[in-house]
Amino acid sequence: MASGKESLRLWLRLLTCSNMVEREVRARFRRDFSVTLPRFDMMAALERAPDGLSMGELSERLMVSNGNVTGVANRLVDEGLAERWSPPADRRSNRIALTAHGRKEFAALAKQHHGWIEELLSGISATERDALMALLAKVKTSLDEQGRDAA
Amino acid sequence: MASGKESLRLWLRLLTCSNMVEREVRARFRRDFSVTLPRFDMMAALERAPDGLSMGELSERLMVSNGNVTGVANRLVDEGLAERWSPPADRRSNRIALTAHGRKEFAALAKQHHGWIEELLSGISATERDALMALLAKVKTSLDEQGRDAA
DNA sequence: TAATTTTATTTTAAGCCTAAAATATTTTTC
DNA sequence: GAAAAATATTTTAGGCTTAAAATAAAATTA
Repeated sequence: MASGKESLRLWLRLLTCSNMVEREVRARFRRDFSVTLPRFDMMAALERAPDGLSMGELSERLMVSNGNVTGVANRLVDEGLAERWSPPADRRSNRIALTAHGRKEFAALAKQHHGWIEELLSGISATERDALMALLAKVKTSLDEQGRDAA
Repeated sequence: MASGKESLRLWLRLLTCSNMVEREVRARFRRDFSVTLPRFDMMAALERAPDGLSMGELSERLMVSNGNVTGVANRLVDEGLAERWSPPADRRSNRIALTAHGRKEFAALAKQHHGWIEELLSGISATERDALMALLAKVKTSLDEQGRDAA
């Protein structure tokens, strides 16, 4: 299934689209809320886990390194958006959860974020959107399979 | 053209695909060549400009900040992959170009990169690839238009 | 139970990235 | 031509990211 330069062009186009949206979202989060995308992503992961998560679980869900979550989590805690504690049953572990303030803040962030994405993708019809979803699902499945084989 | 949560799901899927490929490419560049993606991207921009580029032109083409190109360019120069000089006609300016060694190195990098992308996207048929290209072109056009309107 | 190994996390060193301030040079204006 | 404005770039301060080393606690083994 060799394809000359076509695969490369597809990849560059996919990357460009992704980068354009991500860049805009980052800029708007900074401009309107003084918040970063990594912090928003971590809050989103915590929002879905009312009892909190361990650092390792966070690292896995966000698909970033252990050292990375330490730093981002520290800033969330410093800002009063999350709280961290060490469970007595296993003092190696370190769990973190959103505070009430963090949940409230996240709700506002998520609402805006949703609106921005709808706005940025508003030029795409429902039919096109569904077709794109299906094709990207195939891409993802294919990448997942390759990753599994390599492991 | 409001679309509930569908736009958000499309965006998350697009982001996931893009991140998966980018992550893999970064890892392979590091593993096989000890090179970073930003350096590869800068070399690619320089390869297309045999007479070199100013720092400002590089910043524009790579779509990154001025301060950013200063750092990445420094490392390319330190490694002997590029050379930088200040044209006497305008001593504010600072031009940079690949060295012979840099061009040779880039050719090897680009060849591998091309192969990796074909491999990673090999699960997608030519038909699917073309459909994806067309849809992503629409997304890009739409984003470009919005960006132009905002400016 | 004492020594070893494993597990969970943080720290460190290095690189990438941005916005804003600083620097240097050229161009414009008066 | 001197002052002011514009242009090109670097520096700075702060945050994100990783891999690898270090730390601490729990589990296993002998």
